[in-house]
Amino acid sequence: MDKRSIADTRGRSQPRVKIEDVAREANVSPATVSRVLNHPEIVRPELRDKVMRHIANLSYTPDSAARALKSGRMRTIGAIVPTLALGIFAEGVEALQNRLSESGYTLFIANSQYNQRRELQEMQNLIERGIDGIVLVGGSHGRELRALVEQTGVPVITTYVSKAGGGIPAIGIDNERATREITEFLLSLGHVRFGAIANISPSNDRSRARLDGIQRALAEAGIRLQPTQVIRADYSLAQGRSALRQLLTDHPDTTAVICTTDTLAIGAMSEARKMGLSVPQALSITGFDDVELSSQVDPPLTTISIPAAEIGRGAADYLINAIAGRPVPKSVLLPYRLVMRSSTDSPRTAKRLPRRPR
Amino acid sequence: MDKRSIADTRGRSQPRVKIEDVAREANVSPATVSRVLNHPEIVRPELRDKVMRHIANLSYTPDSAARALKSGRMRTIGAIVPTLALGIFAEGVEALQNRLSESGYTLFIANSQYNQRRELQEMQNLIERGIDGIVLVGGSHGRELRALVEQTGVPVITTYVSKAGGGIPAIGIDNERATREITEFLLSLGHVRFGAIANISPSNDRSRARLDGIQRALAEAGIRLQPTQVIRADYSLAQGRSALRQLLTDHPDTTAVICTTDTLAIGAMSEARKMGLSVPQALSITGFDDVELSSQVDPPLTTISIPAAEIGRGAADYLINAIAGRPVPKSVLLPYRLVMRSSTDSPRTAKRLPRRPR
DNA sequence: GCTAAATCTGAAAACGATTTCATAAAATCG
DNA sequence: CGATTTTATGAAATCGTTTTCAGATTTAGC
Repeated sequence: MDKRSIADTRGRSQPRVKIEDVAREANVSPATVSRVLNHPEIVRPELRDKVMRHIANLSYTPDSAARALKSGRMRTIGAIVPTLALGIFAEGVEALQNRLSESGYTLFIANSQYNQRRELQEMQNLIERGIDGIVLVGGSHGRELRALVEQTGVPVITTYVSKAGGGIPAIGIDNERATREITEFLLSLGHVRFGAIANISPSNDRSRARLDGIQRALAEAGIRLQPTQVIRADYSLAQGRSALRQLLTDHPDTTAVICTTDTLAIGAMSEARKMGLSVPQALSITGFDDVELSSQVDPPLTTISIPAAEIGRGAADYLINAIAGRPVPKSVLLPYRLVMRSSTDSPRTAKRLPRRPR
Repeated sequence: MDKRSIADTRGRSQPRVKIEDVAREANVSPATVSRVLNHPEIVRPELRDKVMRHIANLSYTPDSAARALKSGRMRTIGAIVPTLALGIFAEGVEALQNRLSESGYTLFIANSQYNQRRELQEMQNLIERGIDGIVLVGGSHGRELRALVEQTGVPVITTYVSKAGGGIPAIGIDNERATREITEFLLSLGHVRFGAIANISPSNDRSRARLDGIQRALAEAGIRLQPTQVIRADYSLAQGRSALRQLLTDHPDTTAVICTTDTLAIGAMSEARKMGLSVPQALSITGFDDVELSSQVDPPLTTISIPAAEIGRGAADYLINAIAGRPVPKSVLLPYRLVMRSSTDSPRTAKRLPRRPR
C-alpha cells in the first residue's frame, strides 16, 4: 500500500470522472447521459440542458476506449503518406484534416518512407487500433495490404492517382495524361531532343505513370527515348543535379528535360546554370507538382499543378460517406493544370553549349 | 434480422477472431492467451509456443479498444507539430517514429497550423483517445493546455527549444545562443549595418528567441536595431522576398541580413539577386535550420544546423522512460552547428548598390 | 375524462480484453 | 516420502461505455 501511494505521486492526478459521476450529479441514469452525448435529439430539451451543464461542470470526457469497445466506432481515420517532407502531401493532408474535423473525425498520420513493408505495418497498427477508414497515397500497394483491406472491410481510398489496383477506389489526377500534355507542349515548341529524369521506385506508381506519359507522347511524335536518355533518381535536389549532369554527358545536344518532380527539376536547373547553360534559352526544363518554390526560382518553373487540397477534401468526403454506409463513387478524376512559366522556350540551336564549341 | 443481413454485406467481412476463439482452439483459458501476449515469461514454454502457433494460425490481433480499456495503456504516443510542410519537422518526426516503433509504440501525428487553439483541440483529441504521451513543438502553449497537462498527468515533452514554460520538459537547442553566435560571426566579418527578418507569431517562441539572440549580440557590440530594421514575416519564400525589399527600401545601406528561417533567407536571397545585389559581395544573408535546399542554392547559405533527428530520438526516449515510471531528465540541451557557407562575407562598401549611385 | 398511442427514461446486459484470487500441479526440503 | 513452498493455470470480476428492453410518463383521441 505504501508502494502504491508513492507511485500515485507520478500517476494520473485526478481519478477520472466517469459517466456515472455526471449521472449521479444530474440525478439521471448513465443511459441518459450517454444519450445526451450520442443522440441528443431523443432526450427532452430541459433534461438535456441540465445534463450538459453537469458534463461541462465536471469537465467530463468520455473514455474513448470504452466507447470504441462498445460502439465499434473510433471516429478516427488514418492517413499513410510516403513522406512528410514533401509540401505536396502536406497540403493534401492539411485539407483532409480540416474536412474531417468538421465532421467530428480525428486524423492520425503515419508515414511509410516510400517502403511497402512499412506501409503494411502502419496499416496493421491503424487497423488494430480500430481506425474507421484509411487514406493511402498512390496505387501500388502489395498483395498483403490488399488482402488486409479485403479481409477487414475497412474503407480505404487511395489518392493522387486516378486508379488503383485491387479494387481500391482512388481520387486524384491522371498522371500519365499530364506528362503527355507537358511533353506535347514541348514538342509544339519545336523540341526534338529530349531527356527525362524520373524518380522511379517499385512503390511509386505516380512517377511510373508520368514517365509512361512522356514516352507515349514522344512515341506518337515518332521519337523514341533511349535508355540513356531516361535518368533515374530519388526525389532530392542533389539527385536532380547529378541526373542532369549525367544526361548531358551522354547527350550533350539535349534541348528539353522533363522531370517527374519539381524538386528534381529545380535541382536540374541549378546544375544547368552551374554548367553555364541558360534556362530556357539553351535548355528547357519542366517539373511536376507545382510546389511553392517552383514559382520562386529563377526562372520560374513550367510544371503541372495538382489540386492537392481538393484531393484531401475528396478523400475525407469519400470516407465519411463510406463509413456511414452511403453510396460512394468508385473513383474520382480531378483536373490538373499545366502551368506555363519561364523555364521553357523554343530551342535555339545557335546558342547551344557556348563553352563546348567542338 | 433481414435488415441486419443486408447491412452485413458491406460491414466487416470476418466476424473478428477473439481471444476466446484462440483459447478454445488451443485448449487453454483466455487468461493464458492473454498472458502469452503480455507476460510471455510466466507461461511454460511449450504451452506458450502452442498458443503462439494458434494465434498465428487464426491471425488473431487483440482488440486495442478492449485492451486499452482494461489496462489503461494505449501503446501510442502523439506528436503535434505546427505544420507538416517544413522539412525540419519532418526529419524530427521521422526519427521519433523510428525510435518509437523499436519499442512497440505507434506514433500519431497531428498538426496545429501554428494555432494555439488548434493545438489545444488536437491535444484534447489525443488525450481522449487515451494516448500515453505527447510530443509538442516549442515552448509557448497557452494556459489551458498547461492546465490540461497538469490535470491529466499525461507525460509531455516539448521539442526544438531548450526550455518551456509551465514545468514542461524540453529537448532541443538554445535558439537564442545560436543566433547570437551567427550575429557575432557577422560582426567579426566587419558588418555594422544589420537587418533582421523574423517570422514572429504568438505561438512561435523559437523565432522570438532567435530574434532576441540577434538583438542581444548586437547590443553587446553597441548596435541597436531600429524597429524598421526588423521585418516580420511568416515562413514563406514570398514573404522573405518582400521583407528584404522593404528592409532595403528603408535602409539601403544594410550589409547583413539575418533571417530566423532558411526559407525566409532563400526568399531574401533571390530578391536580392533580382534587385541586382550580389550575395555575399553586396549583401550577406544568413538563415536558420539548414534545410536540404540551403546547401543547394546559389550561393549556398550560411545557417544554423539543428540536430532534428537527435531531437526526435531524444523525445521518444524521454516519453518511453516517463511512461514506464523511470527517472527522466528535466531538460536536454543539444548542440547546434554554425554552418558557414558562401552567403556571407566581409562587407565591401565599394561595390554597394551599383544601380543606385546617388 | 378515460383509454390508446407515443414519448422518455432507467436497469441491466453486452463489448473484448486483463488481472486478481484461488486452486492444482510440480519442485524443494528435511 | 510427506509437508511445504513455488509455479502454472483457470474462473470470474472488472474496465467505462452503449444499447436493448421494458416500464413509466405524457400526449392525443373520442
